[in-house]
Amino acid sequence: MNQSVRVRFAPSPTGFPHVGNIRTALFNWLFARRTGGTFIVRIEDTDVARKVEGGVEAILDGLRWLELDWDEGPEVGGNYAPYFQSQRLELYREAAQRLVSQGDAYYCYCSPQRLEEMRAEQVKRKKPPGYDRQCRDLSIAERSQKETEGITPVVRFKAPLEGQTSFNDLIWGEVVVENSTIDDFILLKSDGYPTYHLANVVDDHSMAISHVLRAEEWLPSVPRHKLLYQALGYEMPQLAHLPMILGPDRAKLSKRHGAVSINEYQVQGYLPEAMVNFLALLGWSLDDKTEILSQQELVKNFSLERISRTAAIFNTDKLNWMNGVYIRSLSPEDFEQRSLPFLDKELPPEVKRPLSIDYVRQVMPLIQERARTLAEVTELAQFFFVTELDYDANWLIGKDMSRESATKALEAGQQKLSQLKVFHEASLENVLRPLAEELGLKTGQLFGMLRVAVTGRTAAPPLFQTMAVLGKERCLSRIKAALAKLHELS
RNA sequence: GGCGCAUUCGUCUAGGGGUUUAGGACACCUCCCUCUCAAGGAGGAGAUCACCGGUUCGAAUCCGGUAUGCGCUACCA
Repeated sequence: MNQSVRVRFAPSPTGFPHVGNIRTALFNWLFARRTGGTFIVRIEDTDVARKVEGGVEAILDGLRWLELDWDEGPEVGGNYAPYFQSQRLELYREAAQRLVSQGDAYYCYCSPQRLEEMRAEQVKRKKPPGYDRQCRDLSIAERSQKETEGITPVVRFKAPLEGQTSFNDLIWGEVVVENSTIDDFILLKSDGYPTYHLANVVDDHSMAISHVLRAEEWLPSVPRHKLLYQALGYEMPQLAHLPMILGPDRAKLSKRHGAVSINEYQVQGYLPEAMVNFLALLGWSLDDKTEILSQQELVKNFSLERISRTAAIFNTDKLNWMNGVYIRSLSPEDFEQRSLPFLDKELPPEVKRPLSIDYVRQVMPLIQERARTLAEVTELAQFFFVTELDYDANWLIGKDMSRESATKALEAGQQKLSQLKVFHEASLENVLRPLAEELGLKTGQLFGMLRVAVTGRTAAPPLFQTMAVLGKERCLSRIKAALAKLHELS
């Protein structure tokens, strides 16, 4: 009764882990950490045909990135090793064998072609597709006939023809299905590998899994699993099916929805802590107002009872907002550390490497509260590093101003700045503010022009701070370049 | 086609018979702050709780049906 919690994340390396997979991992991890249980990673690599090279690494990298550490599984081992299903084939074979000898399963010699034709015919006649059980009651003679033809059979489960199967899900409650809707599904494929259903049941039992937390799409196959547990004489773990995560078009997440692989979010500059927070709130909530929760707070408050039953749409806007919140909450040093690799990688090649740490350290505080992702840092900070600014010269002409007046204003600014001994925020403000008045310009007009001249953009961090970081020399040469641009404009 | 599940602002959600003129967040709009942007502050708009019936003194909340959506229906997981 009071047995310890053992949960598992059981991904299949048939692709790269998307946010849905990772959300499942997160909930398993949270539940394990909350209850003081064990979090296990098991690789379900039974689909030889669809296996993707590097898939396992991508999954483990994703978990590591989000700091979802596992107690048993690849790399760390454990008492129930191995944790790759491809290394446990003997277990499944034995189970299948046992079911056959018990009369709960049978060999099926039907060819894939026959099955396909049968299915096409069923669909055509609007009949529910499903195996027609042709091999269910083969005689010994018929079987040995097939064997001598050299056909490698699959093993199918002998599903009950009548009655009902019901089960209880921690999230969905009681679900009942008619056994007549369950067909004789395959347990062991002809290549000797098990299907998901068999491998899953055998492993969850042999690894003493107490709770199965997995995606909602598995809900319809629970009756099959329950039947299998019964036939094998195993106790079924507790079940909790998690609501799905959908794309903006309400369809299951797919490649069309932009970044789907969790690794992709990492390269786009999302913070792992923001990702964890965001994912946790997809299908789970603490209360009616709390949005920002640290990993510790999530662990402390996580509960199965508060998981919802409705599918959630992955809302990138909200993720961006949340990521911005986390970026702003970073210490300046931390922000700098995390930004550095992005700057190094994304800044144009003409920018000298290694980047000057001192300079980066001055720039970053101006960027921190404006970036929503680390990838945006480069974009926002680019003008600090680049030598040549590229912009539309018309931007240099302030609101309600002419080319001539703009030129005059810039020249006046150039003049004042060149005389400045100390080039810092306060001293800049002290000369530039009065200058606007002298020229009869609004501060917005003058500062706007200088901003474009010095940054090449109309929106940038506060002017004086920006100029101070840029330094006198760079500012003056940029103003000179701006005047030249203005001159060419005619 | 069959089976299963779901349905509260555009989105994530709170709420589980009276405390709700349905609360919060993102996005959107307005204003404030202000040299622009961002952040921040103050407001606004946005949901007859899918629909129809029923139970009840009273329903977003309970029950039934309908609609819609999604999932499953593979020698994929």
